[in-house]
Amino acid sequence: MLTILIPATIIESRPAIVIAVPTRSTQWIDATLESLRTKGHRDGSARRAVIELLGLQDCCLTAQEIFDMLRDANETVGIASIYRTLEQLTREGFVQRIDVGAGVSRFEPIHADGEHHHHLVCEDCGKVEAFADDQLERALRKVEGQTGYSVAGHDVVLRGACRDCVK
Amino acid sequence: MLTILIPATIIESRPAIVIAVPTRSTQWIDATLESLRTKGHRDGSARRAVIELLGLQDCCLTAQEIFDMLRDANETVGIASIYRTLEQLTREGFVQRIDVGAGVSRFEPIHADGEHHHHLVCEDCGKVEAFADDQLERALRKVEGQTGYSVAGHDVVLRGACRDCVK
DNA sequence: ATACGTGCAAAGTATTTGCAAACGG
DNA sequence: CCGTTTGCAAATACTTTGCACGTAT
Repeated sequence: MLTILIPATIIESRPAIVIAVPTRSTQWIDATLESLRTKGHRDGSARRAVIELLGLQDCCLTAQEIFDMLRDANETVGIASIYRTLEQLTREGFVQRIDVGAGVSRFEPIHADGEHHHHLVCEDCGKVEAFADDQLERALRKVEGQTGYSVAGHDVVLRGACRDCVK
Repeated sequence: MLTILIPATIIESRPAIVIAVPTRSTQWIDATLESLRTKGHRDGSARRAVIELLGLQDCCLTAQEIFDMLRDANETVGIASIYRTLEQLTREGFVQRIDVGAGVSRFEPIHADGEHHHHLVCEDCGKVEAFADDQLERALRKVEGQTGYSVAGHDVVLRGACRDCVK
């Protein structure tokens, strides 16, 4: 069964309009902060702000979008700190880097419950949506076992025209 | 049935070492040159060189790799012309732009026979290989029909450690 | 002859890095 | 206090663009 997971995130050319619908609990935020503390990292304001914002998203954000959203929330953070935080969280396995093209990286939390989705990109308006499908996951897992690689993860991007842009 | 399509292309940090194994015919090259001519485009040396190189590849190349390979073949072409050619070929549907991460675009010919593959990326050594799998394609087509999007294409990237790097 | 294609250099983005100051533990 | 984290600015990497010149038709 296919599930369209979120209402959509517009990623069109700056200034980015981001419609984020926070339906997530703070589970990932708490677990991530706690885990970093345990590993001996200090609790700085920039990283905390990024983690707390990211944990409420249902789909991927760019560094610039995070910068803008934090600024709008009067929580200004240097863009370098955002990149450094995202790099660290990716390296330590809390965040996944997503590449849907256009030369910008996007980032989203990796949730402990194993919930896993892929992306649908409208080439016309730049909208990005998430979807999940069990049969696709099974086909991927099967292929992964046959490659000879030790596969750490996978990304699927469907490109096309969204419902609105088809018209 | 899973098919590993090519022996591998090393895309590690510059200077790029590229092992390209030309097993393709010149069918795509000829069709592309002919089609551009028909559309009224002139036959310049830079674009021809890029098309003739790209048509012999079995997997994706970056603009820089194309630049280096042409230079090595004593057929130096300005990097701007390479980017312009790739942009044009992508826009006109002869080439697909591929994004396996690391902030660089890769490009490969779209063959008329509909042959279609995806990519396997070693996060350790940067190697990129192509693979194809019918069951995966079927699962993708099925999902695509359920999204509400008019899906123009899809990309699948499997990330992990290759046979050599697992050791 | 004319306008398309090309190469160079400059400009534009996205991202990373050096460094001094701020700050958490 | 000491060392991590942060912010700024500079550096870097990739890609695009402006412009003068060459060249295919």
